[in-house]
Parts: sequence; C-alpha cells; structure tokens
Amino acid sequence: MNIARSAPASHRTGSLGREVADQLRRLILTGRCKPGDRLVEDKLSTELGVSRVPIREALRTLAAEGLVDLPPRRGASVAAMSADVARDLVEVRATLEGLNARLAARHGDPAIVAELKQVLGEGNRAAQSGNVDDLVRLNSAFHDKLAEAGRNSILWDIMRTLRERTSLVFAANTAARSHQDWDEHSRILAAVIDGDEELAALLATRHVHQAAEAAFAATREAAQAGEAAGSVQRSA
Amino acid sequence: MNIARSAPASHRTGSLGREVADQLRRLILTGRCKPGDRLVEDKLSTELGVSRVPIREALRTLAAEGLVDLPPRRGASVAAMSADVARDLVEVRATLEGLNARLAARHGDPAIVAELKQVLGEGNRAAQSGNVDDLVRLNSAFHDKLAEAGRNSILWDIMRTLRERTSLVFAANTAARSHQDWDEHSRILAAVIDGDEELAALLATRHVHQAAEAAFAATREAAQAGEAAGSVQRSA
DNA sequence: CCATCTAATTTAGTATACAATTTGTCCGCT
DNA sequence: AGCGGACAAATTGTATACTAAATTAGATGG
Repeated sequence: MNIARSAPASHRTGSLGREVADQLRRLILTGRCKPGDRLVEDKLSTELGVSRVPIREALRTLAAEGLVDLPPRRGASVAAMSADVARDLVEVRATLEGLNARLAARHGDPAIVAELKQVLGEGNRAAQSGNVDDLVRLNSAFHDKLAEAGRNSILWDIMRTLRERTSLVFAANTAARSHQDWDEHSRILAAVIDGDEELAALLATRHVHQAAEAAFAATREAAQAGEAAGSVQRSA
Repeated sequence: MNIARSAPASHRTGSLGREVADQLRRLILTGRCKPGDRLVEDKLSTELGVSRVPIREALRTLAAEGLVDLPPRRGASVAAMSADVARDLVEVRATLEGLNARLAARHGDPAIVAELKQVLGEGNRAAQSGNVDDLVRLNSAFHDKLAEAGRNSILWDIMRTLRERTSLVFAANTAARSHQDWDEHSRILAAVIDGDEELAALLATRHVHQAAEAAFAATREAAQAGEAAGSVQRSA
C-alpha cells in the first residue's frame, strides 16, 4: 500500500506530508480508524511506503485539526470525543453556522446560490432513495457551499475542521434524520435567497442544535441497548 | 542564542518543537518579525541551536494557527494580514466573544469571576498610568480569564488563536483606547456577574467591533500620514 | 496478588545526504 | 536598453541512520 505510487498525480498536493494527512483524515472520518486507535509512526511509515518524516508532519497537522491526540512522548492516537467535547463542538458550530448563514444572506452570490439549489435537489432525491453514501456526501457538499457563500475565509477554515469533528458525532444517524435535514436545508437556503439575515442565522443555528439533539438521543439509546446485550462481545 | 540551553527548565513543554513555536510566536506577536519576513529553516536552525526537525514542526504549528504562511516548496514567512482577512477575523472573533460571554454569564464560576475583578482593577489602574506593556498584558489576561469562564474547551482554543491574530490588528492603538476598553470590560463583567446572558453577549460582541473600528480608523490615518510624508524612508 | 526491576518498544531529536523545485543571476539576442 | 532563456544558488522535501529518553510490557521475586 504505497501511497507514493498509488496516488501519483491524482491530487497533487506538492508534499507527501499532506497526502499522508489526507489519507489518515479519510481513514478517521470514514471510521476505519476508531477513536483511541494508536497511530505508530513506524507502522504507518512501512504501510504507506514513506519515511517517518512526512508521517510525523501529517500527525501534527491532524493534531492541530483536533482529529488525533498527540500527548508528548506518548505517541499519536485517534482522538476520542467525550460527551463534553461533543457538546462544546456543537455549541460553537451552531453559533458559527448561524453567523455564516447570516453572511450568506447578506452577500447572496448568485453563482453559489445556484449550486446550492442543485445540491438541495440531489439531497432531497437521496433522502427519498435513502442512499447513505450519497446523503453523507451531499450533506457535506451543502454545508461546504453554504460556507463558501458566507465569503469569510477565517470562518470557512474554522468551520471546515468543526464540520469534520462534528461529523463523527452525527455520522451514526444521518440516514434516520435525512428528511428533516433536507427540509431544514431547504428553509435555510430560502432565507438566504430572501436576504433575511436574522431568519437564516436562526434556522442554521437551530439546524445544528436539532441534529445534535437527535444524534445524542440516538447515541444514548444505542448505549443502553449495548449495555443490555453487548457485554458478551465487547472486543468486536 | 541556543534555546536548548537558554531555557532549560523555565517552562518545560516536553518538546523542543513547542519551545521553538513559543519563541517564534513571541517574535511575531511582539513585532520583532514583521509580516512577510522569511523564516528559513537552516537559519533558524543554527540561530536557535536545534536541528531542522523541531523547526519544521514549529513552523507547521504556527501555520495552523495562522501566524505564518507556508506555501508548498516555497518556505515559511510571517503571515501578512490583508484588510479583508482582518475584517473576517474581527467578525468571527466578535461573534465568538459574544458566545463566550453568554456562556460565562450562564455558568458564573465564582473563582474565575474573582480573578476577573482583580484583573479589572489592575487594568483600570494601568489605563490611568498609561503603561503600555501592562495594558497589553492585562488586556490579554482579561480576555484569557473570560474565555476560561466560558468553560468551553473548543471555544477556548479557537479564541486563543483568534486573539493572537487580532492582537496584531489592535496592537497599534491599545493605549489610545485604554479607558474605553476597560470601561467596556467592566460592563461586560457586570453583565456576566448578573447572569444576564443576552447583555453579556451583546456587550462582548460590540466591544470587539468597536475596538476594531477604532483600530481600522487609526490605521487609515497612519496610512494617509505616511503617504504624505513617508515615501522618503520607505525601507525603515 | 502486588511491587519492582528489567527489557522491548516507541517517540524525540540530531546529523547527513540527496532530489526536486523555486529563485536569482547572468549572458546573449533583438 | 530591454527581454528571454540557460545556468547556478538557495531552500525545501524526503530518506536514512543513529542516539537518547521515556513509556509500556513483561518477568521476577516477595
């Protein structure tokens, strides 16, 4: 699995370190590395076919993004998220999605609005058909475009990492809430198009809070169910 | 200037890379490295007496914080801030200071509030005497403590880097606005103590916006004055 | 079973070498 | 004189090897 060869010109980042960071980010976000998993430099080095230098660089990058824990002298591990941190993340993201929606409503770039309409249509179809991969991708695309529409580079950057980290919280029940999700997306976009800053901000903030509530509730249920039946196969 | 020896046990961070990052951060924030200055790995390596590895680590860290530019294959330089980025920073920071003040008013930790009162007193005295170093330090301390009072680790982390970057914008006229600054600090703290979330949020947000307005105005004046008289000694 | 000592693993850092790329300079050409 | 391209210098990106320090795991003995 030599990424130097497996992805030679696919997305030229100009640096192996960034490619490694992208690879690991994907592994973490798709859940193939679970929270707490250790990321040993030597192992990654041989597995990915690069020296330890780019590996270390990638690990620092991901640590800065909050995706990996990196205690001194103790090595990297996939960041575990406590309930407290999850709530903190949601609180901040909700506020910033509100700010961003307000800015988007203020500027109203027609090109981006058109793209948002496009994504909204596809999202609604995906919610009908229930394709989870499409739902995840389109949800990501919608919030991405919306962040672009806000036209604030600082905000865009912060929201990118915030979305990544919250996606781990929300991942479990994207499918279950998809209809409500896309209904809310639709209303947010309508407010943005209307230039109604207050409403756009309110809806975007509430959207995050409601999605979080649902996710937390689902997680609690799963935890209870697991507690009742799961202790036999804890290590699976 | 070997930092490995010059700061052996002063503030053990457990990692040379972090010490280097701290050093460079201070150089940048105190203005001893101006925006655009190149940060060449070899030079820093010999000057600080460490190998290139911790230097690179530090540069990545600072790049993640937004204090240095790090284009691929082109080397690091102290981040320059355009007027656009400054406005974006202020917009986001104003919103997050608002959120944080709201959270601080909600929780109202007595210990931190006591510390805030302490800092407020010292700040008012410094505003009277006009000691710039003290003003900078105490202003930083006030916002630091206030961020603690919000009790949101994610928010705390984001606001830390945001404060660093905006401090570069505000640095010029901290002295000029000190009385109004500390008057506003006082009102924010009062609202926090009252548990008045709405008022605390409003005042904190407005505090940032007003400080920014003043700083932008001062910068514009300086630019005009410089345009009229300064082209003779451009390079100084 | 617990404490402790030891050995293996792993990270942190140094030194060095080299390839790739960017940047700067110089020279000839128009 | 100005411009474009070859050439050289500087700098980053990566690999490799080695040392040191710290943590983890295991073995040993009480």
